[in-house]
Amino acid sequence: MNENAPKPPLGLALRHAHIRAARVFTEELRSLGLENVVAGILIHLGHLGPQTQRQLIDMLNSDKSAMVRYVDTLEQRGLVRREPHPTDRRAQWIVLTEAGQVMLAEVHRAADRGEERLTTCFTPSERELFHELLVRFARG
Amino acid sequence: MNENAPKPPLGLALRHAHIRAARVFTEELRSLGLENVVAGILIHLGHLGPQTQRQLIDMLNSDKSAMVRYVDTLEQRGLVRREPHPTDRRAQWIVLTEAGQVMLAEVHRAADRGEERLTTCFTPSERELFHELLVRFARG
DNA sequence: TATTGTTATACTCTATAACTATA
DNA sequence: TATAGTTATAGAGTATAACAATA
Repeated sequence: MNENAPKPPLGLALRHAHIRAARVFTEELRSLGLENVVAGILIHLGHLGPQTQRQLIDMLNSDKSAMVRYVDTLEQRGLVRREPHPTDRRAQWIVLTEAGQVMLAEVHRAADRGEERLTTCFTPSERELFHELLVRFARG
Repeated sequence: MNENAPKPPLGLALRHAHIRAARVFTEELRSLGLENVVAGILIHLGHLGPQTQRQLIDMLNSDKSAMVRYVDTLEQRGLVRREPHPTDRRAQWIVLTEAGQVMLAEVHRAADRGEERLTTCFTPSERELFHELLVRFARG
């Protein structure tokens, strides 16, 4: 029909971009035995310090029942601890263990390798710009 | 731990961006009764003309069994026809019907409304730039 | 021998609701 | 009355393998 091939719409491009990136990060994280989202939790805990599960849910666009399972797997592997929350006795205070901090450093290296592989199509300044625009878009 | 809040890593930002956009497009497409991926198939058929299911699978990062169901629903709603492929008798030639072309126009309007809502955080030139970088990133 | 499409199956993810203990 | 977390369950989405027809 159309002889000129137009740019894919924003939504489809985002879908492709996310799928491609998720595959690359899955590969990079495989040797650590971590799922992408679980690795994301470690990164958030590293950035923000101890969080409640509710805070992690908001941060990762997840939901309550999924978060319970994610934290379970992290706790079983000794990477986080559930501690009583200092002011809210309903809440769990999710804290990185020493092993978790060691693992977090590995996760950051894996994420860096992944970003490197994913952004060979960009110049360094384009890469920086893309990242900045993407963060703004994600926040809305 | 860290007092300065660093930019979320690329992968997490992509996850957020995709989830946010998918929600907006789902809302915009609701009145048409179409899922996001199914609407994406219509868009591709409009851009590229009749395609085999295999081509649609590659285009949408889907898989064979899912594509059968997607095309089933499109065919049941009278938006596409399965025709014999002109040169490959194994393949199905997926063709937009007249009703499908009418619906496609609606889909494009819905997508435009969605993009409008999603990119209020950008200036027009930033929006254009983001779209272009995103397409390049998605292609790798 | 490989590929297109179909079907069936299993597995994962997500969404939802009920429940407790706290606020 | 509302919220944090847990648990159970159902639904959607995805992945896999077997199959028939054709390349």
